[in-house]
Amino acid sequence: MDHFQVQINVSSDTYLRDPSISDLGKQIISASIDMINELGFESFTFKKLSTKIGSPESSIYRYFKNKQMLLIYLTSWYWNWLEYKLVFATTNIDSSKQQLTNAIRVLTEPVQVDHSIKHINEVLLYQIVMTEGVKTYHTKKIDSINEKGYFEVYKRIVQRVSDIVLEINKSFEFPHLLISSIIEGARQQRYFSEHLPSLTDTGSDKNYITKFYIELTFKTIA
Amino acid sequence: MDHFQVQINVSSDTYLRDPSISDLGKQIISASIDMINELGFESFTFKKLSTKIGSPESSIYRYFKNKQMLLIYLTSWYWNWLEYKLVFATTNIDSSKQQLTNAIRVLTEPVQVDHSIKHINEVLLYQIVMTEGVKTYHTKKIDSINEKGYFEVYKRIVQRVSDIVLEINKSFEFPHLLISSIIEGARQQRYFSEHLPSLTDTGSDKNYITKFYIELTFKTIA
DNA sequence: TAACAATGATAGTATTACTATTGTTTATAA
DNA sequence: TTATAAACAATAGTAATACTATCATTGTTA
Repeated sequence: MDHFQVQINVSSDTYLRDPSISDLGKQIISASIDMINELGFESFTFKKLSTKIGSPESSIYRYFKNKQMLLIYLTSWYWNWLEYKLVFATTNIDSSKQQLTNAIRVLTEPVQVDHSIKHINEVLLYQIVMTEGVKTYHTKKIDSINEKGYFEVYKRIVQRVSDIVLEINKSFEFPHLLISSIIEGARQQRYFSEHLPSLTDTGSDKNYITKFYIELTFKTIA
Repeated sequence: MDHFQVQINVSSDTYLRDPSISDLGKQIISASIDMINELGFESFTFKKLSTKIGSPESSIYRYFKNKQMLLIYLTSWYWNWLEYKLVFATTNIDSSKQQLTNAIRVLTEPVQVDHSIKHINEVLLYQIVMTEGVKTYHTKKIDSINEKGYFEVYKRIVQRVSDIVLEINKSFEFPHLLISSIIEGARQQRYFSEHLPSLTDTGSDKNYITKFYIELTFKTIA
């Protein structure tokens, strides 16, 4: 990643008022990232957030319908940002295999450096996606949420990498399954390594999760 | 599975009073399985449950500290039951490879037949584990919950199958990662196939998820 | 027959997740 | 420069949630 500023566009369906173009909006995003990390999504409330930023609760409700939508906004921002990184990591590369290797790196390596894009701390945002991300789709409202298109970016990422897989092996039957299970598996294994280490194989290699998924992928699609 | 009755023992740390040995307890379990399926875990409340079973809310609180603990009880029951199925499917089988194949089948195939073990509808319980299961460990309290040993059965299942993997290839580096990602991946892909089909590869084979994971496993550990 | 455990009946509290109203500031457009 | 609308602040209020507490009743066991 380079030093030029990237504009991340989150679908306008996720918010009532665009938080990225006002001071209050940016404060809401910035403070909510901090607070969700501190408190966890369940204990995080708009009331607490309003106290922290010194604005009334009702003002936050002008930006987001509720905290679920705020979480969808944050994760959408992350997927948009990741798609950008993905495109960046795979363009101008001749070999499909190298493209796929780079793609899996982007999808599985943790975010550890903050590029200071405006008001968003990417390291903390990654933590939220890892810890709370599944809550965007593990809800009874999944089908209506999906109809509204909130997961389009995510789907596009899966499609994009699936296409690379098919370039390598055009008769491979399960590219989407493989790629979505890598994305989900990687963040889950990172969560396990922090909280339930006996469910994974932390140890030897610092970056063992990425290594595992690259090996698995090439053996599986061979 | 055969027709004899199996006793599933859930750790007594998950409840305040054992729900399996009283009428009220069984009603709580049975009705909560129905209601969590109907409403989703977030909208499910002890108040609603108490109305449904015609007992006061306070009586439910005598069995479970809160609804999170009830969910942990239910999922623990499921993992205990699955461990039983796993042992059943892998004993008296000479070939390690066949053992592993059978194990992956147990871990990845959906529960579609109710064996009517007492007051528990296993088909609906499987739906809960698939849809709401991650919420047992995606919480800010994960570390203290884990210390209390609520995930021991799950860990034992992962360990058990990891051991089979190591019998086949004793130098394989990531058996726990592989097995936990199969368990989690399979239920997630089933959820995707119901709600976010473009993230998976539904189509051809009815049992494509099991097929995928069996192939992936043997190629990966080869 | 005493006493003990389980349940029922009822009440109450702080917090959550909003909605509504009205008044004030601030940026822009006529 | 003024009007005017958009954004925000201030405040209030409500139904539901997640509990906790108390006391009465019933059924079982010593």
